[in-house]
Amino acid sequence: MAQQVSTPKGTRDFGPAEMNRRNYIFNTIKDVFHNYGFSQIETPAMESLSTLLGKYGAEGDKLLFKILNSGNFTDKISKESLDAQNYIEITNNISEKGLRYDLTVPFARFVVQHRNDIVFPFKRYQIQPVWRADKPQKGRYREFYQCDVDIIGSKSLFNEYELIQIIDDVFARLGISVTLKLNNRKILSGIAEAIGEADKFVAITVAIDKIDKIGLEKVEEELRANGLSDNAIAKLRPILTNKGNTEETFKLIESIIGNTETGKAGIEEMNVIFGYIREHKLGINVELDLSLARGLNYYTGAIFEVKANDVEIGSICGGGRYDNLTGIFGLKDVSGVGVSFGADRIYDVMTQLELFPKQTDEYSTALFVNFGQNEEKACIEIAGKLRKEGISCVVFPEKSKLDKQFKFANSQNIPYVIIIGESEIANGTATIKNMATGKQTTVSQNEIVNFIK
RNA sequence: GUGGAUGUAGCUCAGCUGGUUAGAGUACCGGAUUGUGGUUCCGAGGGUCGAGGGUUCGAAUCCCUUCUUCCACCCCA
Repeated sequence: MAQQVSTPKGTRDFGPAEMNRRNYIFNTIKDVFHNYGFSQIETPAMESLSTLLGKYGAEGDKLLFKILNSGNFTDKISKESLDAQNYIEITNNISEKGLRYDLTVPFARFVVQHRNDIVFPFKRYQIQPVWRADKPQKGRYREFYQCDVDIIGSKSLFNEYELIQIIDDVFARLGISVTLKLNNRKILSGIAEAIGEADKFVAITVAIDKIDKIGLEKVEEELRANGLSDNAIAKLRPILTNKGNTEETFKLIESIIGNTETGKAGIEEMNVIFGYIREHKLGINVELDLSLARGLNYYTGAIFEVKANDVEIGSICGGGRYDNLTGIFGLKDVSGVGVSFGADRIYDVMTQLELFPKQTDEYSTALFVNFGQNEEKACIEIAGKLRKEGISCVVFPEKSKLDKQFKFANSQNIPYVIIIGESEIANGTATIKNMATGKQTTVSQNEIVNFIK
């Protein structure tokens, strides 16, 4: 430890033990995505700033990691802007690329760029890291993996339902108990319209979003500060204090925004989605939650958020429908909907709840003890056979004390140790030790595969 | 980005209002045990006390700066 080295703030190394577990999550999610016929794409870590900026709101723009242009860029900065410390102008002149902030915007860019090669509806998934210049905390990293699934080029609400099925499947397989919260941007703007404050839409959604955290009083205070009339706030109050179940919430919202055009459309959409849910049984709990207001600017219809029931960590999956995202890049009328699984938070939840299956921590299934050259030859042969059968196994690379070899198996969580020494070679047998039970069995060398399988 | 805490062995932590050579548990390595791990016993190694500067006869301890991690706000996976 002579020299101090570390990864940059908010970024992490992943050792073998962590990678085993992370891959378990990625593989499970991938498996489900494949099950629903999604195909994989990847996009570059960096995008042009012009494709990134302005898509995530003012806050999002601030959190973009910008990449410095190569070469000498100083001649592009005017003395005036330098003297004025005009960092916005200076930034524009010295940086034209940024690290991706999410996978949805690059996907929209991808769709527009490759529109002629894509058959719609296009079902893609994408598992890659994204970067945000956020202040790190627990469950909040500057580099983290998102697992996105999107269907683009279809307006059907069937797609929303399919995403719900996928969410249901993924968390069932991972063993995480979750609640899926649904809402709809159209309902939210219907509310803003119905209380006569359509132009304060953003302020209203942000305030509604905080109700659980800061309570009614402070939310109203904030709304007032944002210029909402007392009358409007009074109209909003039943929504803010709503504790009803999905059915009751539907009735409430119908009574308030049923006669606004967008509001009505939003209610209808949610009715269709919940219709699917009622018709086909799901494992997870789904609720209509009016206080759910995803921040990302581009959502236009349904919005999703998944929270773990047993761990306090923010959302572990979220998404929604976006009607105009490709439009920004010049391809109109291509609506998409998708959700993103936050692999790193899912990892944190599973670690805290100890949900990883035991096999996840096993680096291999069997270890062959090495007694020396002769025995090693036999082990190499048999190990080859096991591997052909898909059984992962290791031959200890050198003759050493059994003590050490067993300790090695132990530290790698290898469940079987196969001992082939002088007497076993003479008899054509192998002694297999089950490391969990400590029980030893001698079998003929042909039976090893069956014994372990 | 604003405000607040934190950092001592690989890991978890003790170390009093500044005072000799900075400790424990655990992990690691060696031995008891050259065909048996996870339990037991013995032994050894490992720290410029996050980094840099300052105050002092003397700093892990006090002050400043910086970095990390964590917490709240903001926002979010």
